[in-house]
Amino acid sequence: MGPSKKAQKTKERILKAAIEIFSEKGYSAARTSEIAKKAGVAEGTIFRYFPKKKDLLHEIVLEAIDTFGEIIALSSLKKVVEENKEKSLEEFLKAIVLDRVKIFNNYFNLAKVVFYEMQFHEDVRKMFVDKIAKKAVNLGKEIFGERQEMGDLKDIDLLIAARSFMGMVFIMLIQKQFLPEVSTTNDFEKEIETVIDIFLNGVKKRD
Amino acid sequence: MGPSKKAQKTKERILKAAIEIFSEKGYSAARTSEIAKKAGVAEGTIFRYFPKKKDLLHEIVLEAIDTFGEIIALSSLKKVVEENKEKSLEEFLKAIVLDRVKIFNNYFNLAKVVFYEMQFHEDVRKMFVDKIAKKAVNLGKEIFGERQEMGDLKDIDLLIAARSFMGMVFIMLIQKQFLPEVSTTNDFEKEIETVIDIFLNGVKKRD
DNA sequence: ATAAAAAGTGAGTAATCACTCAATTATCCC
DNA sequence: GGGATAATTGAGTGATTACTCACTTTTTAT
Repeated sequence: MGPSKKAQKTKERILKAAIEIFSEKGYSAARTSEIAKKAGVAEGTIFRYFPKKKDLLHEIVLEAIDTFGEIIALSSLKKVVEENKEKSLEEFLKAIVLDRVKIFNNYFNLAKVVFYEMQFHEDVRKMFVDKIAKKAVNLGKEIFGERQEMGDLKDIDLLIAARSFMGMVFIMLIQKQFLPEVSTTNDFEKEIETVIDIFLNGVKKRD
Repeated sequence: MGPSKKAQKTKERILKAAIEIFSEKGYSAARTSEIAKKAGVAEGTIFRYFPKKKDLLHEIVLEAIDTFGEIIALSSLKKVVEENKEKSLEEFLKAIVLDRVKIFNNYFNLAKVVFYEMQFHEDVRKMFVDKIAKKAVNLGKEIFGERQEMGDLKDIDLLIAARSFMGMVFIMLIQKQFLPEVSTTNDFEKEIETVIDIFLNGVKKRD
């Protein structure tokens, strides 16, 4: 007899609370007592499902890598790519970015925990590289490679191009999240359009 | 009578050890016993100089913000800018990036501690924003603004342009540091040239 | 309805850790 | 050299924390 529905719910509540606390103060500073309180269970209950505190982190990271690796990075993105294939490069990229950002926001805390703990746990880093980074790079190459074959793109290193584009978008999100007071505008769509314009056409005046 | 030379040395050894340990496992997971061991002092000695563990972090962050804010971000960069003013935009940016990356590597652990703890300590974040982020943004705007007036750049939002360029370089460094197995090339200079080319001219084929 | 199994509880425990302090050693100044 | 001051030491301490376990409550099966 497997775990009951209620047990499943309890486990999920604990995981959810742990993600929040971990993302708020980091794994090491997070207290199991606080996780229990936020999850609305007794502290002992946590240890019925996760014998060690580390097991909590590991399950969260595994879940996150599954979520990001399979669902987000691949199938749902491919759908967006398929749907927007016929559009101009500008619209194509804008559709992808808007879609990715929407998803990213939903999983922001989860992503924070993974990025953060990756630095300190070699096993987490390795999983991230194998299950996400490499796939993301390949997917980026694939998407841009297709456009390159279509004659839309210059003959440029696709890894660098895809990575650079990700960097531009990533730093925009980071800035908006952590340093909002630096911003000049709040028009997100407009800003994405500018970023895409820089990526596609550069900042240099044509001569 | 101020602190003796020896006392000064001891304090510096403790700070250096703390930066290493903090950057390795994060502030919370770092143990004062381990810092003492690495610094080659007794645990009690740490508390003569830093009554609380937090004081260690605060002094490190203050020092880092001073270092990055004043020395790196401003005077030394201005020198590089001045020296390369007459060159082409390509060479100008390449000189700046190479110079900044060299400095960044020297202070990598320190930067890691600041970036990392910024998430969890509001006071650290605020100092970072006031003393570094805003200055960096203004400097970026200034540098690019000058080139814009010279007619080298399009009429584009300078904050977004400067930030995007930083993002492209930043993600390159991050990838090389944390995900080296993803790389295809090891020719750093060549890669920077590609990044600059993308930033200046874009990836789109001219029609 | 009831017994057995599963889930949940929270006071208690052992281990860990930041921090103290009385004692020791090194440095300074005459 | 010696007395005063400053620096260092590390065993000890109280507080905190992950984790345990004997017990209670809830759920399930018949």
